[in-house]
Amino acid sequence: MAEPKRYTPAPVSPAPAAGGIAARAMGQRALPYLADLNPEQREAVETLDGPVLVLAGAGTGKTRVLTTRIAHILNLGRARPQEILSVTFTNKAAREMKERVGRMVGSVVEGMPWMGTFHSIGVKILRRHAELVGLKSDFTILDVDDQIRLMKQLLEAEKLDDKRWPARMLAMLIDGWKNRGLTPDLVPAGEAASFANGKGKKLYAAYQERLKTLNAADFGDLLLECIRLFRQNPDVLRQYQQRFKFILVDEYQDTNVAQYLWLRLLSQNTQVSSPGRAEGASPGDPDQDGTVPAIRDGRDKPGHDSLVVAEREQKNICCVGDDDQSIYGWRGAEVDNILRFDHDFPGAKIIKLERNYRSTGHILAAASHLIAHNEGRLGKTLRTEDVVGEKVQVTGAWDSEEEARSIGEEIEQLQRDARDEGQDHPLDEIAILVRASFQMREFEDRFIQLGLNYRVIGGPRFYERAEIRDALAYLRVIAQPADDLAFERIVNVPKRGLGDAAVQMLHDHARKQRMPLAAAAAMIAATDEMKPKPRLALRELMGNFERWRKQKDTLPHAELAEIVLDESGYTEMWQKDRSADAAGRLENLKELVRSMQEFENLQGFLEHISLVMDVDRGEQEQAVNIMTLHSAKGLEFDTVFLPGWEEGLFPHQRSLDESGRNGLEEERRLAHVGITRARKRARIYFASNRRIHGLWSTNIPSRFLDELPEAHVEVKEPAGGTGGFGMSGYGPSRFDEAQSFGSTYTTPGWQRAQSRKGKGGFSENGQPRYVPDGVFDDVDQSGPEDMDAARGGGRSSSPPPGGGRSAAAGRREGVNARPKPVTIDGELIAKSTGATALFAVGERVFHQKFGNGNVVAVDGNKLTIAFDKAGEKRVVDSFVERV
DNA sequence: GGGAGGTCACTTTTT
DNA sequence: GTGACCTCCC
Repeated sequence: MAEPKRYTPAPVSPAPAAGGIAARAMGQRALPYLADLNPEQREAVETLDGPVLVLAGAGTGKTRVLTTRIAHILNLGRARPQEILSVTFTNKAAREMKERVGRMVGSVVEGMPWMGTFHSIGVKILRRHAELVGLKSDFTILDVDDQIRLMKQLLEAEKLDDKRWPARMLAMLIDGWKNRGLTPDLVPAGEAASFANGKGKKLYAAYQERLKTLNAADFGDLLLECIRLFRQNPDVLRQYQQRFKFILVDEYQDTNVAQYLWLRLLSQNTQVSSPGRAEGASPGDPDQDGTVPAIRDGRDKPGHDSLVVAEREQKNICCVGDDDQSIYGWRGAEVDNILRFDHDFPGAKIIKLERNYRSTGHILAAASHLIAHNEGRLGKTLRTEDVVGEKVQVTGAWDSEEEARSIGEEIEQLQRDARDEGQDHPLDEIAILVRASFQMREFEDRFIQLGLNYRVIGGPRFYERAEIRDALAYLRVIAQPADDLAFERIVNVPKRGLGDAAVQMLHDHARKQRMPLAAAAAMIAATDEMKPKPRLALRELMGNFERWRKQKDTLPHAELAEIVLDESGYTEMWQKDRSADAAGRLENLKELVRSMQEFENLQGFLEHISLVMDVDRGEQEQAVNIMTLHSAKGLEFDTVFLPGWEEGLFPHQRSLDESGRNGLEEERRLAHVGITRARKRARIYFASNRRIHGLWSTNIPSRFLDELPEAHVEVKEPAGGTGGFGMSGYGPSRFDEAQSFGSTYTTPGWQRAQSRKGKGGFSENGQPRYVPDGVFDDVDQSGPEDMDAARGGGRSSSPPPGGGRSAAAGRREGVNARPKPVTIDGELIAKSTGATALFAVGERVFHQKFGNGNVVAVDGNKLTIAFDKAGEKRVVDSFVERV
């Protein structure tokens, strides 16, 4: 890496360091971009020195502040483009930032290599110093799928029952540790014990070791290994600290501990001291020596205060975020990071942006009142100068179908109204934000019926589709012959007769010879170890790979991809497939090849996709947006529909069960995010009955509805029209009856919803049999027991009392006990070309399958042996032993 | 080795 | 209701 060179301060053309100050002195008056900012925004842009936290509520111009700040820094000459580190979470945000900065400063933005996601910047740093953390600079980045497969292998090696200790669980555990900045040696003993009787830590260490052999890193490593690199190499860290004159962080409330540590390392000025004391001589520092007692996470909680040495010069770090929009706690985000920013970065200036430029008065008021119910927050009060606008509507529907139906009608109504006024309510400006993705289907069904255009945002991502992953695996094997995971994925896809047994043989051999699977496969293919059928198949495959690898250098990579898909039989496999989605998959493959053309080479393409798991497919047509609340963060729409506000679904039961009050508060923040997406109209729905996992369940309205301020809310009847089956479709008597045994439901929400409606459409325990066409089958409702009986053939039911699942787990054990114990022979250092011959011509040997024989020829690791019974065969030396 | 049938679980999601 | 995954049997 030619990195050091690039550190030499090259003379900057227009504004060298001194000129920057001059420019600042005179620049104050005529900076047009500052004029458009409100005073708080302006302060956030102009406070360049020292740590700054910008608490930016929803719609207060957060991105604007960030981008203007960058432009300002550049304009004043306070730093050169390559001296600004600007991190975001998503690629989308990074792209957007680049675009907006570009609009302000022009092509200068192209000279900002350190603008990107945490992960992309992490990789960039890691590739430059890969050797220092035990990787090669061309390491592969594994995704979740690869991770899990790798862990499966490790669990198998440990002979752990994968039913009891699923790889998925281990992956989550390790991921969690990595999020918290914990390397294997730092994992607290207590936690490590929780998995597989204390093997958790060992497995984590083994996993890391495997990654190194595979020359691979997972997403967590991109940051964690960076941290390790910095801690163990203060000189490297110092290079970066000196380089980054300004650090900007977007969505700070979403950072996890690892990201926090990473930022803190970079944002300090370290004196070069003894190695291993990267962060200076602070006693409580959890360094690689791991001497800190009671570490709960990689963050140095114990000695935290002593760590932040006041004298130490603090970098110019500016974090922008909103504690009220922290909704990713479940994947490791630490709201704490933002809540104690001034603690972590002493002397920090905190600037609140509270002027909202997005929503009308009622909407903002509703959102603000709701979020005020949270205790763990820094507290902001959003205000707007916009009109009061429409009140937030709350509508109760009988069931989720009615909910979808009335939302569909309201959308049509909105469009009619707009048309009457000679305007247009673009479908793009309408969003339906759901808590859980299963809710989406009902809307899709309904909109298809109505012929209403919609798009689902955030469905299965392009690169996660099986066919794409398969295709990529082929390309990975070509580009990276050591990529075992990719090889394993496609060795028998399409089916070519290389099943478990064959793969097992390859594995054994690879392990014995300490070589990548593909190399082992090539070797075995050249021998007679396998039965003729798989042998031929393997030979063909390996021959193909050899050829493709040669073509890699001569053909454009997109063309190569086409050839590979064709010649491997992969395309054919889907062409023959009769399932409904086969055509779509072929279409996706075409799209993949097309998208490859945008990249310079195969390497570049593979790098891109491992980091950027999305593909921009320009959609022109207007459509209603359906997405989860989570994926709506950062977006805004004129009209927002928020269905499914019921206890159990929103707030989600699981969130409450698992994280208690914190869980509830995060759900509430999610609700707040939902409402604040709306510019002009926010419409909330709840359905009394909803089918979840195939069973009907009856729900009470969400407690969040009670937390909305009455003055800003209007309670509505569901839009009628179709079939006249609204809230009034059944008489009060039935409601009373239901109520009589729904006595446990006395929550405020329930009561209020009831009184407001006068004739609420929900029976709590009543379990009416509901037949889809809107007719009630008024069955006996004498009690739950009878209900269960009545349920028999009916479609409506509640979960069986006892939980009903008879778990017959544990009946299986001992997964594939392999026949021969694998002895890893220390001397067997067969490198890929393996020149060390272990046998000599004439030696008498024994082979499991072919019996005894004499070596007649030696060719590296391959032996030709004249077997007494089986005749002359070519075999690999590790399969035979001397007699 | 591969297809057919049974069992289980099932919030949110980026990189 | 449904998809993913596992097991069994040919």
